[in-house]
Amino acid sequence: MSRVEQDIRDKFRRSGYTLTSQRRAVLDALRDSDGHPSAEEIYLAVKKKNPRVALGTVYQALSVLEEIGVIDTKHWSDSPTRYDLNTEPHCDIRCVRCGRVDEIPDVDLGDLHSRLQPNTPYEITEAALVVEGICPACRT
Amino acid sequence: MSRVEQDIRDKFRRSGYTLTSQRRAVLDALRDSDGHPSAEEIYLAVKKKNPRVALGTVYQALSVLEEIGVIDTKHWSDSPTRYDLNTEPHCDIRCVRCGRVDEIPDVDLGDLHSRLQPNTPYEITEAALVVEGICPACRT
DNA sequence: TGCCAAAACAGGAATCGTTATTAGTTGAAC
DNA sequence: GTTCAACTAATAACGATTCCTGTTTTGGCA
Ligand SMILES: [Mn+2]
Ligand SMILES: [Mn+2]
Ligand SMILES: [Zn+2]
Ligand SMILES: [Zn+2]
Repeated sequence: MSRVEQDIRDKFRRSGYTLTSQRRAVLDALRDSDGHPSAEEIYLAVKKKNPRVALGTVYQALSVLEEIGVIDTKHWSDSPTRYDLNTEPHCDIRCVRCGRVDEIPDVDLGDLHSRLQPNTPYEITEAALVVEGICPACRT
Repeated sequence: MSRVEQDIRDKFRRSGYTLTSQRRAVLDALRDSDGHPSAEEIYLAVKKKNPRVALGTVYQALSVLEEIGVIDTKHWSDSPTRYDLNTEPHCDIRCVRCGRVDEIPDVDLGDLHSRLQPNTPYEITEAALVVEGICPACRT
């Protein structure tokens, strides 16, 4: 059993949630995708193996996986939520033409959170970069 | 007539759109709000003066105002789109408890766009900061 | 192994923010 | 004043997500 796999099992055990076949299938679909699928895309992939799964189950599985820290969610306007197995802090860019999402490597903006905190009386809980552009394939 | 007012008229004239009473009312509602209302909030404010306006008209007005550069839109997950009369590049933070939005002053991250561009083959079109936290009033 | 309660699921209805449709109104240009 | 494109009101439709209900599966335990 791989290290990540053991890590996932640990997170499930600690959380009290059970690693059901549906939740495993969602994880597998994420792993087999090219990185940042939507719930609908995951649903379609999962249905190929098990046609009885419901879309609502995929959403519920994703929310559990996020809660226990196995996956991250990313949001762009004009796009359904994307899910990411890479839970390290990193920056993703979305193509406004085809919807493809890729990571932008080597982005170091320091710790956004701590750089913004001195300038606001709010207690910052989240600070993220949302980046859009046109991917190489869509540049004509 | 104030400088901003003249500026708005210029933008309408140049665009070919007409500055109708409904669009003016949407602008007034934005100006009278405390900064970052949703379409629904703007709609409610506009309806007080003119009960016949439709929500769709508010959305259409806002989309025209954004297109000609009079207002900006900001997006957070778990919140309807917020509209902002301040079209200067700046950072806004949203309270996850009450939904209030305020600006974070003196944020200088350099030009995000040009700092990210060297690290991706995408042609970047948008780069924004999305920040959430708990406002002073909601800190118990 | 068989039973039970709790958790998870499938299917479908409901919700929310937003956009599209359509018929009617307005108002600037002639 | 007439005309015609732009605009509006009302309402239907939409996509993403959540909620609900009855059924199935699961893990704990006799
Ligand atoms: Mn990523
Ligand atoms: Mn602002
Ligand atoms: Zn593309
Ligand atoms: Zn608050």
